[in-house]
Amino acid sequence: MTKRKIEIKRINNAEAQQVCFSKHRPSVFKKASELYTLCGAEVAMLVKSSGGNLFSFGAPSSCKTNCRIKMKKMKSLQEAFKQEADGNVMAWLDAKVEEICKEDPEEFNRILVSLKDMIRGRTNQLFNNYAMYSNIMRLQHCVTTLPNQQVLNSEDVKPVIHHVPISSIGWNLGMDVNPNSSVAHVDEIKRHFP
Amino acid sequence: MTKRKIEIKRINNAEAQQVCFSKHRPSVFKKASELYTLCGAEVAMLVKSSGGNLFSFGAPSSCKTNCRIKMKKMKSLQEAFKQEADGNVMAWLDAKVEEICKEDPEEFNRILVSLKDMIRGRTNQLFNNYAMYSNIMRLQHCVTTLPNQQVLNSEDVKPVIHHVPISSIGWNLGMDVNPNSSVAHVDEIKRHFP
DNA sequence: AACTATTTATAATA
DNA sequence: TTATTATAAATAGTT
Repeated sequence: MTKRKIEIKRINNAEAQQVCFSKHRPSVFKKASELYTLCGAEVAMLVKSSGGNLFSFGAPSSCKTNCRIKMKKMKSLQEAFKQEADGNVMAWLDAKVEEICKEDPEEFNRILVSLKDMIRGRTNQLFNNYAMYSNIMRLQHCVTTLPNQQVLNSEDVKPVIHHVPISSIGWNLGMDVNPNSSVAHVDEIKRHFP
Repeated sequence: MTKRKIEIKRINNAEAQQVCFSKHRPSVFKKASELYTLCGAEVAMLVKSSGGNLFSFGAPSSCKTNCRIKMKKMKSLQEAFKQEADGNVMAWLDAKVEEICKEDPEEFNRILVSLKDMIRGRTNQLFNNYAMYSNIMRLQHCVTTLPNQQVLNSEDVKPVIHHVPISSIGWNLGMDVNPNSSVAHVDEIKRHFP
């Protein structure tokens, strides 16, 4: 680009590649930032260097605001899950086992029918809850690693350039990320549904 | 930047904002592309203009490859879901209702215990399946709107610059996107779990 | 959409 | 890595 024009093709030397990356990456982020600051465009950008370092840029910071709101939802969901997950369904069953064993076996059919409805309802509920929950888990890492600055509502908040573990987000963009981190939220789910 | 240096602050005139965006956006994507072509960095970028137009850039095209692979998985999952979702659990219950009504009520306790285990197992299974399924649904729109070009394995494949409906991906990045499209996969799930 | 005077980005070099 | 500098690329103001 300067001092001499270069052909845009892969640099073969790994070290030269890193040097080039270190020079170019900040200016790409700067330009992405200008796109937001000047024109009010929403921008989200993820970059993984060939050396494996992860960078992200997002503007406006409502990205972060959303994360925090969703974190609150997550907390209450987690509480609800702990109480409910194994809990309600199984407690209901246990109660019924004891209760019905003393009762008329005619009750059996009605029990199974209501159980059937319950399973159906529970399935729907689990799916709806999980849809929200998994998205929230996916955002959790973002929030915890961002600098703990005040978040403003105004569109005048500065764009945030930061490192984040992009694994989970990157997965959704089809990026080749560390599979260990991309399934973290699944493990979390499993902890609540052993 | 040129002809005169400008202060980097929000352009107030909406039309001028759009003009500025149209001038800047292609060069940001170009630079993002160079980051991949020169340095082999993985790049994923989403931009929504203040006018609401959506743009995305992703390199390498393994992004697309991943999408296609996941689409195949989705197809087979959908099939499995259709057969299984309402099906197996409810069929099992129906069978048991008939079967047990003729049997000894002593059987009742054993049935409920096995039902309990089944629900627990089924819950885990649903969550695991859904974790994959929801991610796949989230990528579906990407694939269907990408140009239908051959996808190569080599890292020499060209970066792809395209429009995609970023709503679902953007949601994960905390972008303020159309809520109607971001929950599309939930509706899809509901269709299989009415 | 095009044109150009300047600014910005950066390849080669130290 | 960091700094310098000669050039290429990007672009603000204008047509």
